[in-house]
Amino acid sequence: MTDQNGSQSKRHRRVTAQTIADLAGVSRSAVSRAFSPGAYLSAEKRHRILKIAAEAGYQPNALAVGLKEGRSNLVAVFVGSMRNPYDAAFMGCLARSLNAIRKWPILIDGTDKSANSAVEELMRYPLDALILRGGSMAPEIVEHCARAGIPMISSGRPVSAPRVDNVCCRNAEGLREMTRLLIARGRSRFGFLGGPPEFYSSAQRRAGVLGALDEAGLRPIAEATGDYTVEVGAAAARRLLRENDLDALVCANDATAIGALSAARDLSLDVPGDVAVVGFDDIAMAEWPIFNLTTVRNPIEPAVGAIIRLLEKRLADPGKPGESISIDAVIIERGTH
Amino acid sequence: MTDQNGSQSKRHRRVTAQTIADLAGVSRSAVSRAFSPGAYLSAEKRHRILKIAAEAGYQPNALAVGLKEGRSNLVAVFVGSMRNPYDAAFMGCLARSLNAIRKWPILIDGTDKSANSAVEELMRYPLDALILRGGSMAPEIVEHCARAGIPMISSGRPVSAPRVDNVCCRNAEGLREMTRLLIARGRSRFGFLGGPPEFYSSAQRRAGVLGALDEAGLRPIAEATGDYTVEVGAAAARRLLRENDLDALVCANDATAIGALSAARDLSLDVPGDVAVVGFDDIAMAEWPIFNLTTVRNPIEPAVGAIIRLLEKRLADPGKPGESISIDAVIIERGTH
DNA sequence: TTGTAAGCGTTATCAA
DNA sequence: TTGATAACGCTTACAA
Repeated sequence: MTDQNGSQSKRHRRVTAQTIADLAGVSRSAVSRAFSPGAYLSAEKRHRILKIAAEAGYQPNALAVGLKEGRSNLVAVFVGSMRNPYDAAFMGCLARSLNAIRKWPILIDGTDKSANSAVEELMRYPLDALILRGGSMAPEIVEHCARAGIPMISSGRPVSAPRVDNVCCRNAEGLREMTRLLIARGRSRFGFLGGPPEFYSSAQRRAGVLGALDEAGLRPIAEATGDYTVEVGAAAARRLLRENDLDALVCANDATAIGALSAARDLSLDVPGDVAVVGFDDIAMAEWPIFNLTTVRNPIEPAVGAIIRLLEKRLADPGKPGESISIDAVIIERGTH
Repeated sequence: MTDQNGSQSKRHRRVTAQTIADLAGVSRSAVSRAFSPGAYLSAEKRHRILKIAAEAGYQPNALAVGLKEGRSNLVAVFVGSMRNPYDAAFMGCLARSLNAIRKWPILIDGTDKSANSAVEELMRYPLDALILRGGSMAPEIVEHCARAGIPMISSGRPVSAPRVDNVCCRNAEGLREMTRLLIARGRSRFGFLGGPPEFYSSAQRRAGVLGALDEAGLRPIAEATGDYTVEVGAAAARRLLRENDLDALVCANDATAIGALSAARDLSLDVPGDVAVVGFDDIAMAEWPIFNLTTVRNPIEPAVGAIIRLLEKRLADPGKPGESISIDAVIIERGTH
């Protein structure tokens, strides 16, 4: 007790392997070996060293280890916007999975433009990887990563560059199947409410809808674009529903669809009686009774699982060619169709 | 062009200060000085070095710098749960602010129990700080941080330990004022729907409600606890509203209040006609027309601003005593009271 | 099985 | 103004 106070009052001297070595009367390398599972070291000595280390609160300095090994165990994650519920949920799952394999996710929120320069700056660390989750990342950064030898894994929008891995949901298939379902249920006057046209996911999803309509000899009556938020989705849906006699409104994501639901309510349109409304993603809110939204699930766990697997493979063999993994979307039938 | 291909095909040699020094025909120290604003170096030489460095894509290795300076520029952020919309929004804002000052937020999602061991492991890095945002962090970790000399900043739940900084919303005052407002508007039969009782924020908010009621010579008719989620909030509210004749239901957070709103709807109770429902936090959803929730804002930007300021002060003077900053809550009157 | 020593990429100190 | 050199804390040949 007094001992503790004594050492605390003393100028804070950093505890290193040498400190432990002195305490245990062994060499610095013995301490290092005690912490590397495979290394030669008598069981008795290892035990003693580990005990002393634990008492002193010693752990090998990750910066020094990283410098030595040329690997930081740091993973940059560029996420479109944490204001987007899907991205936020995705990030949560990804963080938990990375934490579990002792890789450390550094979060770059792509909301404002400065995010790109932040990534650039972050590349001073020998990152284990850069993971892209939506958002718009400047193309030159991809090149910088390649030059710096930083592996890149993109999710949600395929990046075609050598040795870049991709994980992507089958967007078109998902919404094509959903549209077929709506057609089979007798819907024929379709509207499509997309996200920003430059977003890969929005374009893909639109293609799915148009494809299914085309198969049935149909065309959308009306289309509009939003920005994947509830507010803008509501405004766009209001216009779409007022100016057109739709019996189905397909939205490019759930937030937009939830906006559309309020628009329908405002216009005293019955959902699904007068018009069906469907979304994409299956965010947590979609399941709330008040929305009970029929949607296409963009499954987070499989996507994150694929990212983790790709990361581990890439770390094991940095030179291997890029891989692409597709994740199946899942139709979730609830009450709005 | 061919040059680029040539160097690319070659075994990837890491670009270091030495590489640039050789290219520029100067010493390694000159390169280092070129990157340190204050250092002595002829303008001409600095310019040349910087140009060559840019062409070669060189940036000083952050691991080496960190090892040298004993500072990593890494900040661990322990966040209760990314499934919680408030925590997710908070994290987004915090990440953007840290990115801006070139500190790198490592996200630890406290959802599962392993989060504590992850933090322990992460302390191998000489972290600039550990920021706590909600969730339950094992008490011994606080002590380990102190031992390792890692500054700690807690937000949302005060940690009283030497040299720990705190940022906290005036929870009690916020809900006390809100309750007074409801009383002034003629409400008298109050229910309180809390979060997990062991959560500091829930206890504080409850105290505020009880305080205001007491001032008016009132007591709550019924109380229940939830877990800060919509689902559990809805279930608890349903019971509360069915079994008691309440004219005001004060909820400890917005998610719970939104659950309460659906419960009221299910029971054909008019809000605010039959019963007022209010929340706490002012998450983005609270403003949606479909909810239009009267609530108490737990302002994110001021809290994050305070955290950043405290971090910078702490880094400048690691030994200074801990500071506590309180953030004023703000009554947001919408349509449910 | 153990210890010594070299090197990972920087920056700061000290001479020149 | 510049360049050599010594840390920073670790791991790993290499030698004993």
